[in-house]
Amino acid sequence: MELSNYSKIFKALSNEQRLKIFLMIYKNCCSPEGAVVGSEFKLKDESCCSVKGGLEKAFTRICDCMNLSRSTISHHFKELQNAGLITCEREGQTYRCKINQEVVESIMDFLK
Amino acid sequence: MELSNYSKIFKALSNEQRLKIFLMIYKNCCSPEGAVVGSEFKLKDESCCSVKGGLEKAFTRICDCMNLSRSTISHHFKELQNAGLITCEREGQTYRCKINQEVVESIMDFLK
DNA sequence: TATATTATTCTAAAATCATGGAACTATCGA
DNA sequence: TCGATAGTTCCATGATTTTAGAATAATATA
Repeated sequence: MELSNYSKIFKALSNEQRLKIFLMIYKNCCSPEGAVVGSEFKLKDESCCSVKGGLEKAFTRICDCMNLSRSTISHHFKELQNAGLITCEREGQTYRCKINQEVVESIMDFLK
Repeated sequence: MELSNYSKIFKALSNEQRLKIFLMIYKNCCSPEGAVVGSEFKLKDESCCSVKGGLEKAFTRICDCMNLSRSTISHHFKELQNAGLITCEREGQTYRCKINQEVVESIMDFLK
């Protein structure tokens, strides 16, 4: 993988709001305050969490959790997709997001 | 560690030029083209590589390798320091840069 | 000590980014 | 079918970032 791909991935994670969104998908939950994050992700509001595999009505939930407009959330999702970190597909009103685990792992390898 | 710290670290690595500088220190070498990077970092110009522990006349070398002004290189170094990724100290004309391995590892833990 | 070299800081300009509103498309459900 | 809901795209704007030149400070060496 080219160096520019790595910087693109880091850029996708460099914005705090976007990182929060990424974690919602990665850890399958979200925290309104985006407080302390570890392998055990502490929830503030379980209602905006989804089950493994997809975020149902993702945007509305995320808009509720974070103070961002739909349009902004959409931009952030696109950025994460462009970096290859996630893959999204819409199935009616269900928005399925998946982590591209290989990409996450390539970052870890890169830093090893 | 706070979420904002992680995004700060990712931001430091999000710029391709800065990532290249980081790798010069991390892998203790540099590549003018910043080509393919892996655990085995291939050199284009060994002359601008340093020995383990410090980069002697770092800026001049890096300016030669990359097409950036001194002032820009300086800014990038500062950014990497601010993110906590590296520690630099000047010792006369020798500029010692060290990686903060714990910080690099905290990123890997974060992504685990 | 004077001069050359090295790195930092100030300032400014161009480029990129984050964000939201409005208009738009797609889908659900009454 | 019609209204409500979900997400996207276009467009504009304020904020941040990247970059370099000039001035400055620190250091080495002749």
